[in-house]
Parts: sequence; C-alpha cells; structure tokens
Amino acid sequence: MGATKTDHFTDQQNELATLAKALGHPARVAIIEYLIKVDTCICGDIVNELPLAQPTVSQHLKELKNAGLIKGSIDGNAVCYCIDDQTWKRFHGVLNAMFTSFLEKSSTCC
Amino acid sequence: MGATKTDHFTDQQNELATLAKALGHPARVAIIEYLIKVDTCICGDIVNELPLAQPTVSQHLKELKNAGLIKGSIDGNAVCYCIDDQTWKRFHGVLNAMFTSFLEKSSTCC
DNA sequence: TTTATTCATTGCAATATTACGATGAAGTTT
DNA sequence: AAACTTCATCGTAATATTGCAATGAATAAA
Repeated sequence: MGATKTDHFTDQQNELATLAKALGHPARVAIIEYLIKVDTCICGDIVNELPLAQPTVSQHLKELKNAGLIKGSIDGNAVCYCIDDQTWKRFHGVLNAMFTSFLEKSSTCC
Repeated sequence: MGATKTDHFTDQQNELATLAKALGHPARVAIIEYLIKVDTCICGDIVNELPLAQPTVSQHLKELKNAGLIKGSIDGNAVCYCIDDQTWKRFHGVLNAMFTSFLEKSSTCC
C-alpha cells in the first residue's frame, strides 16, 4: 500500500488533511513564513532563503500550489508567488473551529 | 533520498511541521475530531469509528502520540486516549500567530 | 484455567515523499 | 544571435508512509 484511503472520509476531513500535509514540512513552513514576512509577492529569491537546491524548492512550491495555499503568476522571466487569501482563510477557519470547540469542552480526564 | 533535512531549519519550523504533518491524514483528522466530540477520553471504540483495520488505526494513534497531539494511558485492558492540552494549545498559538500576522499585512499584490 | 477482549507490534507489499543533477523552456541582456 | 537568468520538469536514488494479516502481550470474564 502507501496510498491514502480518501474515499472513506468526508470532504472536509480530506481538505483539512491536504492543507495540513502541505504545511507538514519545515521547508514549506519556511516558505510560508517568508511569504508572510516580506508582505508582497516574492518574485525570485526564495531559493536563496532556503538550504535546499533549486529543483527541491521548486517541488515544494508546487506542492503548496497544489494544496491551494499559494498562487504563482509569471512575470517576465521571474515567477511571482504569494499566499492564496481564500484558501488561507478557509484553513484558518476550519482549524480555529477545531481549536475552540476543544477549548469549550474543558474535559477533566486523564 | 526521502529523508527530510530538519537540521537546516529552526526548532519552531520543525515542530510546526511535525504537528501539521500529524494532522496531514484524513484518518488522523477524524480521530482528533472524534476525541473532541466525545469530550472525555476514549477508552476503545475508535476502531469502530474508522473505516480502517485495527492495526492501521493503532499506527495512526501512535503517530499522533509521537507528535505529542494526544496522550494515552492504560486503564485495565483498554487504553484511554485524549488530546494533549499543552501541545494542542501550543499548536493553536503558533498557527494563530501565522494567520493573524498574515491578515495584518493586507498585501495588495497579484 | 481456559477463553475472550483489547490493543500493540512485526513483517510485508505498494505507493508516496524528499532531494538533487541534468536538462529544458522562456524570457533578458549584451 | 549568443550568452545569461530564472524557474520547471525529468530521471533517479534513498527513505517514509500507508495498510493489513498474523501474531503477541496483558487484562478481564467464564
């Protein structure tokens, strides 16, 4: 095996898993943090920020893009990356719902 | 390869990645959701909730435990699982910081 | 003590991920 | 045009993940 059985779970569960998985690598966390830090789009220089080779970074960017967390648009011979507002907010919403629904139930066990 | 180069990233980045990765599978999302829903610890019956075989569920529980998201304590011949308060709150905090720091910078690009 | 029950572990097969060198595509610069 | 820059893609190797049948460990129930 090695293939996830997505069929048996809800769309919500699968989407949350996809987004979380996209963040599930330190390089991709670093990319997102950097995109937030510099405020605007990044047109280049992401590779210089990471301790990884260019093809590897490109692959991580592709995965973030597939998950919907970032967008990329071509600008001359550079590419412009930025966080995808919509997905990011949805991600925030779903996670916040989980977090708060846990905090509300102050279970006294264990 | 196939091994993540954790050495080159900060501890914070690695921990966030570890936690996100733990949530990066629909079965594990479902487990966490269920743990929140039933409020108290689960002593058994997690397997019945999931469309997966018992060893597979056991493995997912182990990964959630390794990441620190849940705790498990032995209770007779059942095992009692519940969400780890501390880790959960830290996870919440780190993600919330990311989310809000993004929202503050209403970048007008792309 | 024998039999269930509950969960973990082992072992295996299939697939996915991570990383990078080499190469390609497409624009820019000289 | 020729050389350069920037990024994607291909190919490949190493490792990780996913899933389950079989088995084991440990308590509970008969």
